[in-house]
Amino acid sequence: MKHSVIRKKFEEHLRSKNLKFTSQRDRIFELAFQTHQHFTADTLHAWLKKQDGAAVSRATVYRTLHLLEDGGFIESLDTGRGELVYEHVLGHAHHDHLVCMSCGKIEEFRSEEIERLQEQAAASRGFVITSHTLRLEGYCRGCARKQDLSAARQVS
Amino acid sequence: MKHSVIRKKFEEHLRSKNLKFTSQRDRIFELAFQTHQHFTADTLHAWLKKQDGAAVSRATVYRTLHLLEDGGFIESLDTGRGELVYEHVLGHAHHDHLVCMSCGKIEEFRSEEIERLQEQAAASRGFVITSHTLRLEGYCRGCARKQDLSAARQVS
DNA sequence: GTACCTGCAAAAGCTTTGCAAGGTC
DNA sequence: GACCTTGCAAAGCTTTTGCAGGTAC
Repeated sequence: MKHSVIRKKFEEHLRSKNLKFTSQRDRIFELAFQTHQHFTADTLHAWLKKQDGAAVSRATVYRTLHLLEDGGFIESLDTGRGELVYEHVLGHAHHDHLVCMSCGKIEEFRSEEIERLQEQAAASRGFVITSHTLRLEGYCRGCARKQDLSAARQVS
Repeated sequence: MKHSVIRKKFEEHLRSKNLKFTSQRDRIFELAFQTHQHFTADTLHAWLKKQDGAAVSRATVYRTLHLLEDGGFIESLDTGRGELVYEHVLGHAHHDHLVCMSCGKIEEFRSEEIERLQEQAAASRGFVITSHTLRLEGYCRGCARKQDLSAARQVS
């Protein structure tokens, strides 16, 4: 999905809920969709502060992130390292995460087969899935090499 | 694994780290392993308070939960409903979770096939997995029926 | 007797909220 | 002009920490 289309959706979303299109919301939306990284509320707040001087208050950052999450524009992810990070999702296929416990890097992956098995496991219990989180924790290629985790690889 | 064996392991663990076996740690350990439910730090603190009067301070509850988690006796799980819950794991096979977003019920399941595919996905990226979290969110059989989510089932 | 522990209360993080001033439509 | 938003500061929550007295071994 093109950025302009997503942006239009955001404006529509606001209008449909009688919410105003403010400069703060605009800037937060743009940052969230420009970055290719996962970010925390605090990181985003810092980015805004660095942008040509005018900071946006923390309260507004939190409020807008909730707004974007409720609207399905972004999703939050608990990394397991004590951080809650966000990522934009509109225009991106669903994916799962590999979190490096050493350097914090987050890689994304997707397996149709896993998705299918999840659905199957849930269905057999009468469970209706609305969403899911699959997070693999460990060490990325670089960090694993540095720490010589070849032994760990065999065990895991 | 029998309770007495697990308990012995706990005592050994304490000894091996030069930690003392105190009545507070004993009570927290026993509660954590007696319950079949998932519990929060606060819930556990409340249970302790109800037990014949003598409360254990919150600080000690938190400290002991960390101790048990570090020792691999319990694991924490973010439910996605804004709660951090614990469950005892020693003597239990690894499993994943189905969390009902309506009633909060947590069901457990395990799929060898999913485990294998996860390992495969990670390995192909040079990633060494140390642990993982798979959480399916949605509605349990009972809640789905109440809310007539048959439509949602077709969509998901 | 020597660590280690506990409880208390204060502190620390992170997030939310009430309110008055300001902006959007 | 009506209503929604923002920023600020205060409040809320959960979790952590410093310290002095208490306890296991």
